[in-house]
Amino acid sequence: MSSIRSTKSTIRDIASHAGVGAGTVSRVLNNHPHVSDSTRAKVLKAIEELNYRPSFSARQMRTGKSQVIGFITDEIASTQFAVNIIKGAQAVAWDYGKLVLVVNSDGNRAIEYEAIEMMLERGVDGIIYASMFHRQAQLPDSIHEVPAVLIDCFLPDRSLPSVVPDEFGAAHEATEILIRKGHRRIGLINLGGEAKPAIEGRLAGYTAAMQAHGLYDPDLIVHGGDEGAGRHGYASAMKLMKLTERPTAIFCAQDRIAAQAYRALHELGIAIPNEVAVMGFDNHIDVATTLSPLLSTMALPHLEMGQWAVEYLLSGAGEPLEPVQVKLPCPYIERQSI
Amino acid sequence: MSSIRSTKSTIRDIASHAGVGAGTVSRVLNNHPHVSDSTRAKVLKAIEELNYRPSFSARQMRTGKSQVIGFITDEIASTQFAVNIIKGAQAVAWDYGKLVLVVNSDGNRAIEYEAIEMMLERGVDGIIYASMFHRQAQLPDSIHEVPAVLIDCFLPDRSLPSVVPDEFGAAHEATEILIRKGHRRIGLINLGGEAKPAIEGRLAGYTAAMQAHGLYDPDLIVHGGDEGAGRHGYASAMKLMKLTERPTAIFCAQDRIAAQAYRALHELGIAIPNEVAVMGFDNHIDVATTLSPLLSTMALPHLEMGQWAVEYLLSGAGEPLEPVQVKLPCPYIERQSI
DNA sequence: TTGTATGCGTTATCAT
DNA sequence: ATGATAACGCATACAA
Repeated sequence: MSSIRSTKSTIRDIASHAGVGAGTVSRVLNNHPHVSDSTRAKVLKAIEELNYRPSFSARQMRTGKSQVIGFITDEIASTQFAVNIIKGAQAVAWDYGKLVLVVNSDGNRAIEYEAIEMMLERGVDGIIYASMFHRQAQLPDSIHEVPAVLIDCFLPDRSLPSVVPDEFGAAHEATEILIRKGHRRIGLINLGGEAKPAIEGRLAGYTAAMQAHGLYDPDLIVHGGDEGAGRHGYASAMKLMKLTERPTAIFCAQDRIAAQAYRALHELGIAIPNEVAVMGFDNHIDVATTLSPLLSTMALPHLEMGQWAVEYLLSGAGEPLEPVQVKLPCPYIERQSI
Repeated sequence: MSSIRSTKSTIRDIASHAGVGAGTVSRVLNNHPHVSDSTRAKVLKAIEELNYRPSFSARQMRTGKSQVIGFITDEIASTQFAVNIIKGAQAVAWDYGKLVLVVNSDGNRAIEYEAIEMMLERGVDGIIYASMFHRQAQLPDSIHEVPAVLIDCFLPDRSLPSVVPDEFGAAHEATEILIRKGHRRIGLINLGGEAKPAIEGRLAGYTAAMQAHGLYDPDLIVHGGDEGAGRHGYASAMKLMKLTERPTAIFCAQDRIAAQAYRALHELGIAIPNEVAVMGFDNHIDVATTLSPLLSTMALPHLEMGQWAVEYLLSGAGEPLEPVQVKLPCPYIERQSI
């Protein structure tokens, strides 16, 4: 439709077009209080006519703020359901009028360090570092040159604010839910691998609940192997079912473990949830809603952690961020397996 | 360890520190040919000592290039396995020394338009728009102000280059594979919903292969419903199995459909793959590798599309991009269900 | 209320 | 080979 407006107009072009000074244009652009309605209208009209678009790089040079935040993650792909962290972070940033620079490191520390360097060069207003599973992180000193928040991980010296799932509370609640349903013999198939805080937190939460009700029995606990993807779930469930006093409920510390447990129970001809109830953990949507019966599980608050991180990052109005360590609750998702 | 270097040094600071002119520093920074080794060394040393870090916003003001590319996607979450598109795009951008600005629109067109506007304000070097399923897209005119590439979708007027999966070829090959295994009666459970190109392409590929071998029979085709998530797979498989001349293989146009078909076959006591082979589509990793037996399927080239898009975007050395329409092959992933 | 001038950190042009 | 200087587009301090 329109002609050749190659989007090249500057603040001065619209100034002369509107017959005002450059400063005035800047003022209306930034909604300054002291500018008459008539001139504001003229300027707005000129902006419209010349198809003006402000240059954020120029603006950044003056103000020092880029309106961009950096987001670094270690393994965006391995636990794909965790993209909700990014989604939550980006959505909140958007509400603040900011855009998000995303880099996936694939767990390569050199890339993470360089990513931080590149973001600093771009003058990001803040950086968020997200791990895809709860663990301790290691970051370069330069991270402290800008406001930063950690998701699903923490620094050895706790010098940065972080938000993680409340593993203990979630496991405790999951166990309580099962107990409330009348179960006395509740097995736990824990996860393996390097997610220490998750492994220990979930075990502790389960243990505390069981002990509080005088139900604790170490035979009911199966520790995870390192095969990954919950592949030990099958053998673990089999083992649990061979107990003389076999459990009437199994708490799987991961939905993928639950999927394998389902398979074992199925082969044994044991009905879920009538003979044995199964509780998952993660709310790994592709797994939980593909299983039959649908899996009841504790949801990891991915979206919420992403939101919290950006919210906290941006709330700090430039002040140095208090290095709080926040634990977010994991809601129980009731479906059909309990 | 070091003192109070608050990372504030500019090109001039290091110039005076090294006892040279500002221009010289810029030259070594950009690897210009005509600079003596001795001065280069001095400058490098000063850079090191003052912990200098270039300002990309200042650089962008001069050069006009931001070294950033924008990535807009409609539904990052609904088909979460498609994050590989982002992963592939970001990885290639990284290799080019560029960072990626990501915004998820949740399918909201207003957000998409505004995102493009914001990216233009930030002077991105290019924009990639990715749909999470193969369809026609609608974008504002302003998208043409910068190099742009489409993923998994296309514009009505084909004015932008795009990369999509070769739906026809993939379905054709999937069917051929089944035929080669000796199957004559091959059922197709197609998908429902609004992914027109995928629905039609897969149907056409299947049909072409069946006809080429004189195996075509419309009774073998079940069209998908709109329940989503492949939930019609169960009923469709049941229907197929009730045929007088029932199929010995089922081609499911989506892994989630296959998951439901598994359930149906299971209930019917039909063994996979011995009595009925099952071919999936998507290589939806959480589904395909959770099922038992593991699902053989056609993989959507998500990662490759992301890579291709950025590669093509950046290859154009500033020249306007030729609006080619590329179809990428979908590799067959052999597992246990065939 | 509004116009003018200055400087943010670079790169590029022009001397030398 | 290298140093001085202008200009990129904007926000702000200062003047009017």
